[in-house]
Amino acid sequence: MSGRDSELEEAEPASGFSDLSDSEFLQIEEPEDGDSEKPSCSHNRHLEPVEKALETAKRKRAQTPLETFRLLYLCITDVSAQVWCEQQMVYKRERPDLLPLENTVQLNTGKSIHLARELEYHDLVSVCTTSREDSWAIKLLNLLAMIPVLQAGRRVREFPVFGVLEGVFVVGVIDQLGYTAKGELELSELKTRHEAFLPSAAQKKRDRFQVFLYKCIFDAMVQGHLTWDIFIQHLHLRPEQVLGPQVQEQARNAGFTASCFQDLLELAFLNLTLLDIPVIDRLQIEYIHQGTNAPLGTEVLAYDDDAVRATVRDFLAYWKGQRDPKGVDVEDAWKCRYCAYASVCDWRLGRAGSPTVKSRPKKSR
DNA sequence: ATTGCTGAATGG
Repeated sequence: MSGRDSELEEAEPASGFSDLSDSEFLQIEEPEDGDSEKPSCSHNRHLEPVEKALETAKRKRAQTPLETFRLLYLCITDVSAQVWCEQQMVYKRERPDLLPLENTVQLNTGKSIHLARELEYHDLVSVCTTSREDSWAIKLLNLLAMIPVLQAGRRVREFPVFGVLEGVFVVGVIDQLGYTAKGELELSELKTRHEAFLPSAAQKKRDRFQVFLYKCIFDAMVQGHLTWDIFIQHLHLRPEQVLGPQVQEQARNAGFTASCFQDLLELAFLNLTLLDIPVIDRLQIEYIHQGTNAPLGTEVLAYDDDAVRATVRDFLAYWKGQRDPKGVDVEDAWKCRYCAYASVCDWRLGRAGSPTVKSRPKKSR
């Protein structure tokens, strides 16, 4: 019977709290009856030894990566980084002290090109925030400000997106959204390159997945799948938290009145769902050269929802502690050449010790 | 939740 599996899958996304996942683990644990100590309490439902067992089970239980890294949410780029090398992505969190400095120049160049493009569309305003709710409110305000611009047929840049993938809250920023001449809603992701040629297949693959995730989450937002309580529950925010004066002022400037966090949440939800914003029809990645701004090529992507969701499921299984992190396959071992963690990498060591080569290529359609 | 909780993305 595999019915129990699907039950778990159904139950999980709804729960944002750790006590629920604790009870889940208790079901998996062997039921221990070590009632040697207090037989007098046997009439009680809450037996002391059971309590003890629960405590030790809690302590012994391996934390999920989300718990160990104290993460309430993931960034889209965290997930797409798993395409390149999941193990490397994990090391970046575990060993930030070993973070490489080699390509910071390229990264910063990319950053400033992106910023320059953003400034062509709107000014940046710095707003003082006094609570966590305030800082999330800013993201919602950005979203609320961009919707009318988009609906007026103009382009927007840095569009915030939120959603839930496999029960995990994810956050991202869409580079650019706009309508094509044919009236299709188009997502355009800009990638700048130090080298004056298109990236390798491996990099393109990662970039594509990033864009696929944006579509997945954006579509769910405009289809009304992201309700306000999801926000509150996953991020542990207080709906009644009064917004800071500067945040309230920004809301007024944008034409909204919101005094508490939930006001903004509801406004965002209503604006997203009631304005007939379409799902994204067209996905493209534009590669340009950092030195000359010369276009290197544009990729138009075909979105395969089933394939994206299958990969998402596999990637998030790591975060939820359902499997160990994976390094690159043998044929991608060249990536280790660029990796700051190559010398300490367990995956590499493990592979050198025991040559357990996977004989199943992923392309088994 | 014991008191608590991160700009995302930048490129190879």
